[in-house]
Amino acid sequence: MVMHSSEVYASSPATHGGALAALACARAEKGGPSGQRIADALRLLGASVDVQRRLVRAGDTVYQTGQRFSHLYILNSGIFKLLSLSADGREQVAGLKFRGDWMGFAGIAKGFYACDAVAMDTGEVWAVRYDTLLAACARQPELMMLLHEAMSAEIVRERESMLSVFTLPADARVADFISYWADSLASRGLRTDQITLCMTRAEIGNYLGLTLETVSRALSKLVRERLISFAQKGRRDITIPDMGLLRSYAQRGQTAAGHTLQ
Amino acid sequence: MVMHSSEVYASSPATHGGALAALACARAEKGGPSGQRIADALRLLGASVDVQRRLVRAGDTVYQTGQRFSHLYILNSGIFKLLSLSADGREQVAGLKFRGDWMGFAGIAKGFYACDAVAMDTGEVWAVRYDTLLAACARQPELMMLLHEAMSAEIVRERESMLSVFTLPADARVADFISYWADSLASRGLRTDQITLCMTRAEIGNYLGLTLETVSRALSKLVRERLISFAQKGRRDITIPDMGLLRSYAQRGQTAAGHTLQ
DNA sequence: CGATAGATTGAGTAGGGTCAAAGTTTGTGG
DNA sequence: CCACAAACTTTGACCCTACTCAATCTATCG
Repeated sequence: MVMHSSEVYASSPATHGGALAALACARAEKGGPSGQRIADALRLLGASVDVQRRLVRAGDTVYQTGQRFSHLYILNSGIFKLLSLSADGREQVAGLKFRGDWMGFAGIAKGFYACDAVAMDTGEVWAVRYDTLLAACARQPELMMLLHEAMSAEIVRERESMLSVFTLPADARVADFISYWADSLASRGLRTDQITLCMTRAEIGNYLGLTLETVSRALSKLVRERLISFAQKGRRDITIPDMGLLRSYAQRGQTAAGHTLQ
Repeated sequence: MVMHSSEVYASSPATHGGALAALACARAEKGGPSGQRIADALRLLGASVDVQRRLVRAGDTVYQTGQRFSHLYILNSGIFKLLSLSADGREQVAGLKFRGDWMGFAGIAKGFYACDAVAMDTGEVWAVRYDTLLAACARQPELMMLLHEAMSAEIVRERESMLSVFTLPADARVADFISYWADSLASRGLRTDQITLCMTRAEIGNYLGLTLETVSRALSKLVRERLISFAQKGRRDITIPDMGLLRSYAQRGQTAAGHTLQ
């Protein structure tokens, strides 16, 4: 993933005027000290609206494609994948969700959910009625900002994936994926010394626009180059000796691949 | 004053979505009779908040990457491209915007604009201060829904591009791009018998994750297969004899290409 | 009317898809 | 607890699509 932290700091915090923008800027700083921001957001949400808490286990579905849109879902713990099912029955992993992420945004415009939200892990999801949420947002601007920020972040994230897909060769894309996963955990204050990709090679490939064989080969190559290593038993648990190295490998591809403008 | 609107939503029937969802659903119907919905949205916006209208010509920029986020922009007429500039100086066409579309959403989460918004045509843009808009949204739930719907639509659109990129071969991707352009015009009540792609081959390629040569070849092939034809002079104006044919060609690729989940 | 940006087309190449054959886990039932 | 099956993974060989490089052609604007 392309790091934007330098750009964040470039807009030096001291010189700003305007309370709103300052707040937005503060929010934009990813994670803060081990996901404090997410904890605050969840607290605000829980205090402002009526949430239905639900425990899920791997494989559970929170909503399905085509169902009437009614709720937004916020992930309190666990990891989810969003599967968009095209008309002809093919599946596409359209997104990954971690603690603090919202799910169901696409339903707002369409009136029905645009994908299946499937748990890949045990966890807890909070459901919020959208109409209730709107009402609460009208009363509480902070909540509205929270919501907008979450939607905006999803737009940003999707654009970043796009960029990664267009500019990186397969190896780098997989490296980028692993970095993204690790960053996602890190920014939520979770451990990253040993991460478990709870997805099959086929799912990873589907998410990255690659075949499962290519993902497998890319992983083998990353191991060979000592950028990652597998845990002794099984090939799902990954250790990253040096995040910096992995991240720079992921960005190296930009020059190698074409797709330049002009 | 705020209480009034919140009561409306709080009292919506608890069956399965209620009045709100019904409204959302009505909104979800694309375009309606020649862009009536967009006209309504613009009217509502103009009536609810203070907008700065600005005329633009091809090449004009309304905001730039890294600038402090402050306004959202709504396109009243003309066509825009969003250019995301990566750290190493490479450009990426991250999106296309038509009448009624919003620009600048990515800035909400980041605190600064994530791309350049560049006019590709003469047109008119409306600028709205984000903080003012938030205040207006709190007063007027309809406006808030409008905003949410626009953000949601952007998420949906981005996912669709992703799907297209992953599942379609180059020819189909270009066909899909032209269909998208035509649909975008049609849903806004604009003419589609002769459309002008105001982008170079390089830009189109960049937007689709292809090289300019591949785009050129794809266009030539589409002409050969009589799915499109160029205007006599120049190769920028395209005529589509049969939208249905073009669209089915665009989707044909799904079976040809791999990337299936297992 | 030249100059320059953009478009087309061809030839060659390579990255990643496809097909295929083992190998490894995981899970289930006896 | 073991054994077998099913699912997942790895690796190899081959091939095709789309990228690269390069030459030529076409528009547009001074």
